[in-house]
Amino acid sequence: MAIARTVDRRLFFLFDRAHTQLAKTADHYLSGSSGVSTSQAAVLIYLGYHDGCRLSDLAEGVGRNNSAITGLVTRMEKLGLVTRNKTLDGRSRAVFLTDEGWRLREIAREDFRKFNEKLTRGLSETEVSAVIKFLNLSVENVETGL
Amino acid sequence: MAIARTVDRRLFFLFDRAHTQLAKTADHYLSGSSGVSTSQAAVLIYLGYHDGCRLSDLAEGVGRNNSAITGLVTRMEKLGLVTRNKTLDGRSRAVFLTDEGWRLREIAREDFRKFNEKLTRGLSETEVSAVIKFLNLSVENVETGL
DNA sequence: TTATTATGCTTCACATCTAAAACAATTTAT
DNA sequence: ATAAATTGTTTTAGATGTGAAGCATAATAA
Repeated sequence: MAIARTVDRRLFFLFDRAHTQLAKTADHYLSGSSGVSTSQAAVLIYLGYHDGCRLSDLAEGVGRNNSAITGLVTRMEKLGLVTRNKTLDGRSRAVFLTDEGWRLREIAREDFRKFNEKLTRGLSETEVSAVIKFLNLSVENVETGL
Repeated sequence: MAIARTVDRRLFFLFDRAHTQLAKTADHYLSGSSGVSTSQAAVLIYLGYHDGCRLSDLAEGVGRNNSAITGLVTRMEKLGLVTRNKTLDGRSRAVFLTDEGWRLREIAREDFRKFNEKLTRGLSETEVSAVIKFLNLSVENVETGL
């Protein structure tokens, strides 16, 4: 009981610190091969499944603000990884992967395959399931307001 | 097997998206009371246990770069939450909480107590343990190089 | 003692994120 | 049909993070 409370009080910080370290390492991991950042890799991978989707859908898919996506896509456009095109609805824009985008996506995917494998080392399948449950559940807890 | 692989491939993204959402919500949660950010709250809480520590120790404690701490502490100094003082070793500086820093720390701690409680809703103690194990283990996996 | 190396912090350049306001285009309401 | 509301994106202002380079101080070596 007392232990649980101590742990509860630190859970978010534990989570936050782990995220900082993992994100940093993932970036280094990617920079040696595809050269894109983890944020950009997330866009590449999402677009692979939803090529030509609207910017808002992309934002939703990678879990970022629209304004974050505006900047991210602009930088990726400059790098020649994606293009931004018109849609039937004059308000929205569709994003497509370029050939180079598709190419780097494959590399990034392979990187993440290895990275995620290492991430779960020393954990049983049951424990990994608990982690995944937590990640999904906590987002829901948050989305339904506090 | 196939399921585990699919899950593995997405684990980091799941983790990253959850972090974005939780950090955003935690910030809103704090802004209504203490008014500090989660990064600043982490500093307040750490300093409560290590008041007068060096900037590097603070960086280590909250899991950030020295240069990130320089900026963070500078902003917090302007807000009157901490002070930066000289030490015996002319290279380093010690950070102390001000009275206002101590005051906001108490508020932030209470916020996080509630926040962390909600975070684990719907999870058994065993599952929470698995999450904590994962958070600690993944950082270790990362620290020992990939 | 003086030169070299190591340590601690800051600065710089830049990526990434947020919230809020501005804009533009489409829908809905009157 | 025109006004009002909604929707999708971008802009703006600013916090936060990284890595690399710079600077000052301390410790070590010659």
